[in-house]
Amino acid sequence: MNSGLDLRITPRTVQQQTIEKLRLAIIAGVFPPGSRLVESQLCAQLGVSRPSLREALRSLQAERLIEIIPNRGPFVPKLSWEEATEIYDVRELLEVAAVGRCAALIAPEQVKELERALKAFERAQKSEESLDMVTTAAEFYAIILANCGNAILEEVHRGLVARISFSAADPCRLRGARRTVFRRCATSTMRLLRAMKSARARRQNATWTRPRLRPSVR
Amino acid sequence: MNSGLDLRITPRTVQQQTIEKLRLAIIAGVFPPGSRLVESQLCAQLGVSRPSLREALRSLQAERLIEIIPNRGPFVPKLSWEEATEIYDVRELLEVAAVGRCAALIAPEQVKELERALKAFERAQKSEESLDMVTTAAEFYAIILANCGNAILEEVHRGLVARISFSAADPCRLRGARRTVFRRCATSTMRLLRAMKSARARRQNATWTRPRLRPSVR
DNA sequence: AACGCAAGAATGTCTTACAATCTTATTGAC
DNA sequence: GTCAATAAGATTGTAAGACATTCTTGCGTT
Repeated sequence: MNSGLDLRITPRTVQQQTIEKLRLAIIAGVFPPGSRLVESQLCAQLGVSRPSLREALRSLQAERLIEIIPNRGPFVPKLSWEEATEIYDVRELLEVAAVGRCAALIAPEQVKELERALKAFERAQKSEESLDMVTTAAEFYAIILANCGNAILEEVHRGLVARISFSAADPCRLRGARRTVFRRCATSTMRLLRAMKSARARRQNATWTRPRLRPSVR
Repeated sequence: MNSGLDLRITPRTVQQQTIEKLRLAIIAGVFPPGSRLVESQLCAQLGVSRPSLREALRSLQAERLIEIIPNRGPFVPKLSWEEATEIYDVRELLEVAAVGRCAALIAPEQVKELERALKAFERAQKSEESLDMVTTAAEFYAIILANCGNAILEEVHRGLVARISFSAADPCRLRGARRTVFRRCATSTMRLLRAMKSARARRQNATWTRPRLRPSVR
C-alpha cells in the first residue's frame, strides 16, 4: 500500500540551496561574463561558511557554469563564439530529436500547451525582442523536452541551455546564429505538429495510450 | 612572439587529483553499483582532508557519477534499465551526428586510424567479448568525436560514456541493447567511411584543406 | 519475531589556522 | 614620467578541530 509512497519531508540542505541560488544568479546574469567570484564576498552574501560555498562552487564548476582557475578562484566564463556555436549545434541536435519523439509521445492536454507556447514563440520572433525570444523558446522547448520520453535528453539539454543563458549579455554576436536556429526549429516543429494532428485525427476512434518506451528503432 | 605561448607550469591541485582518481576508480568499477562511499575511509585511502574530499565528491555528483543523499552520504548509483536505455539513446544520437560531421572534417592520417579502430571493433563484435567490445568501441568513437569539429559534442558524449561505464558490472541486462546500438553505428559508420573515401578520391587533385567551422546547415 | 532504546558511526556545517599564490601599492633608479 | 623591484594586502587551497544532527547497528524486553 505505502510501499511506493515516500512521505518523508527532506529539508533542503545548505548545500542544495547554495548551489541553486548561485546557479540562478549566474544564469540571470548577476555576474558579468569574465568576472571573478570572490569567496569571502559570496560567503557574506549567501550567509554560509567557506567550506559550504566551496562545495557548491565545485558543483557549478562541473556544470560548466563557472570556471575555477587554481590559485585565482572561480570566474563566470566568457563564451567564445566558437564554443557558443558548438553549444547551439548540439542543442539543436537534441531539440530536433526531442521534437520527433515528442510528436509520438505527447499527451493531448500537452499538445494545447505546446501550441500556445509555439504561438508565443512566434510572436516573440516577430517582435525581435531578444529577451522574449529566449524566454518563450525556453518555455516551448521545456514542454517538448518534458514529453520526449527521455529524461537524459532533457537533462543534457537543460545543462546546455543553462550554459548559454548568461551569454545573453552579449546579444549582438549571437543574434544571427540564434535566430537561424530558432527559425529552423520552429519550422520543423510546426511541420511535426501538423503531422501529429493528422495522426491523432486518424486515431480518434481508438483509445489513446502512450506507447511504451523501448530501445529506439531507426 | 611569446604572446600565445604559456609556458607556466601549473602543479596539479589536490582537488584535481582527487577528482580524477575517484572518477577513474568509479568508472573502473572499484565500487559496486549501489555501494556507499564512506568519507572517512576515502580520506584515509586518498590521503586527503575531509573538506578536500567533499569538494571532489560534489564535483562527481554534478557529473552524475555518484549520488549524494543528504545525511546518508555518497553512493555509486545503480543504473535502472530505463535510465541506461535513455543514456544509450542520447549517446547514439550524438554518435551518429558525430560520424556525419567527422566524415566531412577528418584529416587523412586520422582516416587510417579510424579504419584500424573500426576493424578492431568489428573483431571484438565477432568474438562477443564484452570488455573488448567496450574498449574498442571507446577507442573508435574517441577518434570520431575528436574529429567531429564540435568540442561540446565530444564533451557531452564523454560524460555519458562515463555514466554508462560502471554499469558494465551488470552486463547481462545491457548486452542486448548495447550490441544492437553498436551494430547499427558500425553499419552506418562503414557506409560513411565508404562515402568519405569516394569523396576524397574525387578531391584528390585539389589541395585538401579542412573546412572552416561555421553554424551547421541542414 | 517485533519493537523500543541506546550506542556508535557518519554526515553536514561551521570555525580556526596557515602556507602559498596572486594582486595591488609603494619605492627607488634612470 | 617610466619601469623594475619589493613589500603589503587579499585571496585561495588545504587541513584540523568542533559539534549538532541523522542514520545505522546492536541489545534488551515483550
